[in-house]
Amino acid sequence: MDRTELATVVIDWYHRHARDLPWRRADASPWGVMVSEFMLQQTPVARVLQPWQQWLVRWPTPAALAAEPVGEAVRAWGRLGYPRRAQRLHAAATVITGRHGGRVPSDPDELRALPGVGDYTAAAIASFAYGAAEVVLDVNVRRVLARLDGGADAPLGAPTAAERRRAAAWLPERHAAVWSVAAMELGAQVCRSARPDCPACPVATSCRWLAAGRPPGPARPRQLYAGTDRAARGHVLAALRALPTGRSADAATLVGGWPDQAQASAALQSLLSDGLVRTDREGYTL
DNA sequence: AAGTCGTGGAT
DNA sequence: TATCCAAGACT
Repeated sequence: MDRTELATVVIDWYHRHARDLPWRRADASPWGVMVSEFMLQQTPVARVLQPWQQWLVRWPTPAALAAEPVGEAVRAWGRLGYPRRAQRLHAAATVITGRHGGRVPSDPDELRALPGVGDYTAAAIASFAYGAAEVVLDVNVRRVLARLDGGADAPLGAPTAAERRRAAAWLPERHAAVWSVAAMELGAQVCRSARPDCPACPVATSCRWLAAGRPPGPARPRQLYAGTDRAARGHVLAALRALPTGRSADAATLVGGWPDQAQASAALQSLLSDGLVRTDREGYTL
């Protein structure tokens, strides 16, 4: 089978096995798609479902979000992680409201210019919200193509030009946007990073990686978390989120309960300089 | 271009 | 229990 036929097989598989995710439904707005893409950056689908629903009830449009202080966005972000994504989503909503008439752009370059929107997210919004034929290269698509076409497990680091060319070559003439979600879904459900379910894969007989005996890829450098600055920031942020809206706390309260006081204080200062935390007369607040 | 930036479920 | 890692972006 050539690439076009394989893409068709994957698309057909997708139509039978796709999860019913709310941001994929026909009634999802471009803004809803955009919010989902921000929330899904490095965060699993299962943890995004509920916050996404609540977010869109509260802020159904970019203008609605832009009308509130960024601290409310950070608070509503809850425990999704990487709270700067909330900050950037708020900033992007502000730009959309001020310079795009309140409508999420469909042009990838305009999307890419928004805060928090990189190559992947720009392509994903253009593709999933507007049906554009863009190369959507997320970790799932990279893994599927690396295995199926490259015969190797997913590479580390940023996508190379060659990898991007390969992905572009796989983009079918028709139904390009569906191919992209389908490849992502295959990577998420079947062609998983850990214990891939090759018997369930619709293109297993064409997979170079499977034929090669599923050789292991490069080991990622392990990222530890406990005791790191990020963990300290997480502690401070959690304390801030626990505050009622509009209330503040002093540094001692926020830093309390963390074993390394100097580290926690530094974390608070870094959050301040990042704009994720601010001060008022009472103390620190979101 | 390697480091940094959260969080928690699964294994 | 420790490790992995999930629809990345930014510097």
